[in-house]
Amino acid sequence: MSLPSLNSLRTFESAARLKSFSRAATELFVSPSAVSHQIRQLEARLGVALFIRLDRQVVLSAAGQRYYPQVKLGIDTLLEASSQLAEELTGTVQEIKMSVVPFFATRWLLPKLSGFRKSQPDWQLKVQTSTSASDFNSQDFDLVIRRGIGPWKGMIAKKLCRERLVAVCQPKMYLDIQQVTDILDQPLLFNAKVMTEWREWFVSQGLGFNDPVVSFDFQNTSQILDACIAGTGVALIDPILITEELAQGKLRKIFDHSVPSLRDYFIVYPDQCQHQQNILFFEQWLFKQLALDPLMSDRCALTK
Amino acid sequence: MSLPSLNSLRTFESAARLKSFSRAATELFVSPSAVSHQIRQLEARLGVALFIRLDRQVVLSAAGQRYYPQVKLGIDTLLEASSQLAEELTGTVQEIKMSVVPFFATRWLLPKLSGFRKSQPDWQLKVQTSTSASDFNSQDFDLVIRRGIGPWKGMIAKKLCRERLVAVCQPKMYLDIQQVTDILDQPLLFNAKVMTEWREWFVSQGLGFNDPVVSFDFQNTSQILDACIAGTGVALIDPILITEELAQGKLRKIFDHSVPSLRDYFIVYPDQCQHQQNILFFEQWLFKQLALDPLMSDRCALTK
DNA sequence: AGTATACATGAGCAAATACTCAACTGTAGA
DNA sequence: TCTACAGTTGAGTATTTGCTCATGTATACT
Repeated sequence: MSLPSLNSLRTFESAARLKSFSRAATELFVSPSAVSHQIRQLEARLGVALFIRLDRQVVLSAAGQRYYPQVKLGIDTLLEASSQLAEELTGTVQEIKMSVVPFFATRWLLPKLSGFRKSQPDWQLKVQTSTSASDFNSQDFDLVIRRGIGPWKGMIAKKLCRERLVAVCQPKMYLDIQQVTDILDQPLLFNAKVMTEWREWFVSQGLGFNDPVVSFDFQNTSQILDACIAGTGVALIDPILITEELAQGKLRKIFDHSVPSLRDYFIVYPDQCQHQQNILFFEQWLFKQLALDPLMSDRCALTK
Repeated sequence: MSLPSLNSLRTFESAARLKSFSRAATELFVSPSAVSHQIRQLEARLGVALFIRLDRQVVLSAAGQRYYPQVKLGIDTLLEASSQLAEELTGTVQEIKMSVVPFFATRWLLPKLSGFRKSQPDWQLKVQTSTSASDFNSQDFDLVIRRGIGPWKGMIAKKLCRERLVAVCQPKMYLDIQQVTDILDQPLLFNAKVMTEWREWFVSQGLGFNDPVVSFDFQNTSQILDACIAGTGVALIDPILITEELAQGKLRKIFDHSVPSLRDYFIVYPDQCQHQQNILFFEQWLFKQLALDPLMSDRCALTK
């Protein structure tokens, strides 16, 4: 069964509620003639008289009386649906669901989120640590924070900060390393997902890179960190994320000079969500925190 | 807030339910391109992405997930509303509310209605006896049965039967009347709403009519009948409605010859309801009962 | 009789809608 | 490499929608 136009249904609802075509016309900002036409058209489509016309008045027919409550409910439901979406746009929705690369989440973002919660107590935050690529397209998340090169198809990716990597190791191992190339004599700790990372690091300093004598692969940065503290080998890590370990002397930077990585941290969300206010609001807060963090401020690029 | 078109909402609902634009296209008998356009248009109007596009698949976005249940409810509600009206047209509604002129109701219709109830046990019948003109335009009634001349503006009026009137009186009074003009020597019983009735009766027989020496006005036929039986005067009544009193000898027809009245019995309902099946069904039954009644069958005109 | 009120109707026009078609993009699988 | 699948995009076209305007009808009131 083909549905009538929403406009004619709205006109019917207004006339029925107000019991008057002319008052409906006023409410809808059209002429009485337009209302009359709309109602007639609707009646013609339905094949039923919805109103009984008196001389200077209309009353709902028996059929119109049965129709009205359902039409009103249907229209109100659709109006409410659209209105709620509009509220998301205008910032009324106070919920954000994100998937964040684990180390960044635990070492940088989550500590900052307590501040967000303090300033926005009504917001619901849902953070899931993950590196899964399927999160980009999952309806369970409004946004994704990832470390990578970008871009991601159909996605808006805004760089949060540059990644800079330093070689770190346990203090004991540090004594055996006098220059950069000595590092290759030690076991190297790799991230299994970014096997090219060490080579990139050497090449970016104009140094050749041969496969190490010994190497270990780990699934994530946290495991690399543990192994490094245990003296298993040398790791490449962004010093910003291990400030405590460095401060406690558990690890030492082999050289103070950090090298820009080919990977950065991005906030990523679908193109189509670029006007979604809850996302934009959170993003804004995020960039602000980066600017306020003294360790981050020289690494931020406010470009897309 | 301006609402999107119902068509685009239906397209969204179908695609969301089927999780596929092409399957939605098949369901809606349009091309996938049309679905794509509709969804895009809807997203543009709402300013929100409703779907996340994968390579060969779409999934609902977070916003789309929130929107879908409400849109589905709204659309289903409107569909149900229209479908119920269609059922009235096709005869599924089994309810009829009528306002009937009292004497006809009690003397002819109500006794017949028991037969209707037997043959249509699921039907709900609501009968109100009334002569009120406002019932014609009241939403409380699907139809009205009246005695009158017709037509009624904006109404379909179908004649149920011709009214024929005879002069009747109590058997004692009957002995004093030898010819028609002797009636004028007796008190005449009038219906206050139809004061011209007696004159019409005499004129239709080519006789003059002078104001009677004594006359009494009553509000309805039932009161006229009671007064007549009590010997108060001579009444003009349709013999079909007093078959029992005649049979029991409580009243006598002064002459066997009945004169056609200027008034008939009509079934009346609004023009706009002429296709309403519950009305048409009941009307059909009504005409059938008239045809089956031997006292009525020579009075029926099956014309509009 | 004149004015106000309220709904009806037909004609006309601009805008919006609802597609199709052709071509494109990007996998996935044989 | 080719084919199938699935969604995208722009252009074009026919149809529908959504009015306004002018006029009509029928009270109700002054």
